[in-house]
Amino acid sequence: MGSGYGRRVDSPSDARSRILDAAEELFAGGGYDATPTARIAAVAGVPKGLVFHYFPRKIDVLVSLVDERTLVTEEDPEPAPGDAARALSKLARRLPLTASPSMRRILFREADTHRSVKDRIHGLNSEIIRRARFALELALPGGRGDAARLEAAAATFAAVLLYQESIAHLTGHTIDADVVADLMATALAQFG
Amino acid sequence: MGSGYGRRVDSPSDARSRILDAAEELFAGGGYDATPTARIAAVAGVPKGLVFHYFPRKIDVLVSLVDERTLVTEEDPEPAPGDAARALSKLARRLPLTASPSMRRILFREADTHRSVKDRIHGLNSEIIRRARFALELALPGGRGDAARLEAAAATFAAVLLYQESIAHLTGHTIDADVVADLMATALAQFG
Amino acid sequence: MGSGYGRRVDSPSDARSRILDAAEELFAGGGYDATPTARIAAVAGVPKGLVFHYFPRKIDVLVSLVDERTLVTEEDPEPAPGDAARALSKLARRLPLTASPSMRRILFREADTHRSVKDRIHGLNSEIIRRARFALELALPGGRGDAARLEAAAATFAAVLLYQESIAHLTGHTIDADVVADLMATALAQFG
Amino acid sequence: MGSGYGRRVDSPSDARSRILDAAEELFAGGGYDATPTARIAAVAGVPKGLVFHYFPRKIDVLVSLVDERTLVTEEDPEPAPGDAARALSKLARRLPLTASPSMRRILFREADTHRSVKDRIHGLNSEIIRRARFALELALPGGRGDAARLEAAAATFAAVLLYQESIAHLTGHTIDADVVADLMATALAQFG
DNA sequence: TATGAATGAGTTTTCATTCAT
DNA sequence: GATGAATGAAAACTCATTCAT
Repeated sequence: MGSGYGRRVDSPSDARSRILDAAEELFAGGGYDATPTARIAAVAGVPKGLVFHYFPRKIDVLVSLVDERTLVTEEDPEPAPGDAARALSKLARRLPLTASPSMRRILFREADTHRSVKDRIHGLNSEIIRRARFALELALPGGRGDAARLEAAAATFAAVLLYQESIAHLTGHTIDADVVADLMATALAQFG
Repeated sequence: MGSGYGRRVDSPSDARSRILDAAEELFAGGGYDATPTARIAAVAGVPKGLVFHYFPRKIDVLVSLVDERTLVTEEDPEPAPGDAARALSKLARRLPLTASPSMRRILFREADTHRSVKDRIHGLNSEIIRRARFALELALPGGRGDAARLEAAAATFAAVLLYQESIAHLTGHTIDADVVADLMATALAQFG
Repeated sequence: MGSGYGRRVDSPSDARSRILDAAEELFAGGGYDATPTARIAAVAGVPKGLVFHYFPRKIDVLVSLVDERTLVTEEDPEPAPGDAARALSKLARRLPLTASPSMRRILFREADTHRSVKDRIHGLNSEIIRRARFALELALPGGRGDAARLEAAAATFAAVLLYQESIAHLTGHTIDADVVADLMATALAQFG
Repeated sequence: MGSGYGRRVDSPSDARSRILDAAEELFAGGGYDATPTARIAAVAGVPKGLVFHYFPRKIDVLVSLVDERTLVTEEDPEPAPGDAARALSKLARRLPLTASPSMRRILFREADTHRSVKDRIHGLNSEIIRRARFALELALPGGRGDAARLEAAAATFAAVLLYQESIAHLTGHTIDADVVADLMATALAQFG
């Protein structure tokens, strides 16, 4: 559970983190609507009232989670390496989205629940597509190429990256992003 | 909305269908949890109690929807045409899943709400991957080929088909399945 | 199940009997309030509507049950035999109440539910006490005796007879009415 | 009404007690099934939701009532006095059951509603029979005696003690336990 | 800050009863 | 008579949110 990235030291307002940890786990598991705030408090091991002390409305828990525990890095990746497949693979590993698997499932699943979540998903996706397109362009000899193909390849790759966990969760099949990167690069290299 | 495919004639006891129509629309829109049964009744134009008459528990509405309004066709497609890209494209259009766009969103989004939904998603996905693999094998010269690549291509294509609407809904980007089919076939044809 | 006394021939309105049989079983088991009419119909193997065809209100099922399946015989028992203990024993076996064990539990348990049930219980009890008193008077030498003792003995014996099944059901202890009869007669014979 | 024995001081959070008081009164009057939780809240003078706050399910009110407001005292009575009749009489007054008349009616009437109630009735009855047997053994000259008679006498006496109020309520006849005690002791003294 | 009792609007569920066929 | 769909009032239960302490 938790954001998965490092244990927080037991500090005064450590309770707040524990509440977010609990919410992350529960929202990813059963969904936002199906998770009572009392349950969050119980899992977090804090009294019910404290949840509302930190998060006046329930939706604030979700919004805070999304705001604080997902990060779309804005800075461009360093100039791509040699080939497109490698660039895509690198992108896969350096996803410009800092978010635990649980957080990705939440982003994905609760998109309609609150505008703030939906906005963030749009942002993420746009950013990933933009970078995938950038990386893939390297694969196109001469830089020209079929715009539609490039777009589809980029969007597909972005979807694989974004929804990897959800796909695995929902279908039981894991998709190896590196292999997909390789396929996309190979395919695009044929045209152009 | 509605079952999407064909209007039912106004027959005695089409109330049940109207309830399912309304539920399909509302579940796809706001989600299962956020939809009160009273709302379903109102949209269906039937009294509240009638929903219970047909579906003793709220979850039964969802389960019935999934059971009755999605169908994973079992029969194999006719022997594939000439090339893999065309075979995949055909698969895209003849998705072995009979379900309206709303139903796909529901399948996808409410997967954790009830086991029955999850089971069906598993079934769907397995079937689509199986067929995608079958179609893509055609693209591999000599029939040999890289199993991992084949698998990744098939799974990616299946994901695109299954989550097309959700991806569009969540990100605003439409993915053209035909183009993806073409890309996959092209990429695989390079190996083998 | 059923009144226990003889199987009814399959006749035109045999359904009515089956409904009463089912109600008897269910009311004795879970109580009147906790038994839905739909359940009665299901156990009786008749459509729900038929219950209301025969018994316009639910309470009519209970009232009919009580009216038709309990009978306080009005005629006095033949002039008592030799001694009081035997007279009481005989009373025990010829209880002036014709009712299956289930019906006795119902009478007992639903007494507050409807006046008709309460009235019948009063009637039953009065009659049994009257006869017990009559039988016990035989035990009193000279016919005189302590009125309070006689009354307590008669009421206790009546309670044992009436609530035998309920006591057994609720406590797991069976009371042998014959032995109690003997005890009462013996005790009273000491006074007088 | 209330638990009947002693008024609780108006202390913080006596709302829970008031809810139990109200439930005790209403369950004894109309029965568990016929008493809506809203009615309990109204009689207790608390908002509807508070009933749930303390008792997540309606049945918990009944179970708590039984668990908290009936007590089968475990300690043995002091060595019985001179004669059996007096020992039984004493038992009658020092019933090893601490429960208001309402609680006894509830125990008795709702026995089938929940296992916890039935279990308690069993416990009570066993204890009372055990003590009645103990007291009655004093009446048997030489300590020998007829086991069946002893058992019947004890069980009958226990039933009179336990169901006193219900019998009075259902039949209108009050049974004087002291007189029954005297009868039982007298009868047993004849044998042995 | 911290706490859990208190509140009440909203939801699900139950079910007796009606009624067209 | 027989049937099961239809109805709606009432009940149980949920839970976000408030608030006194």
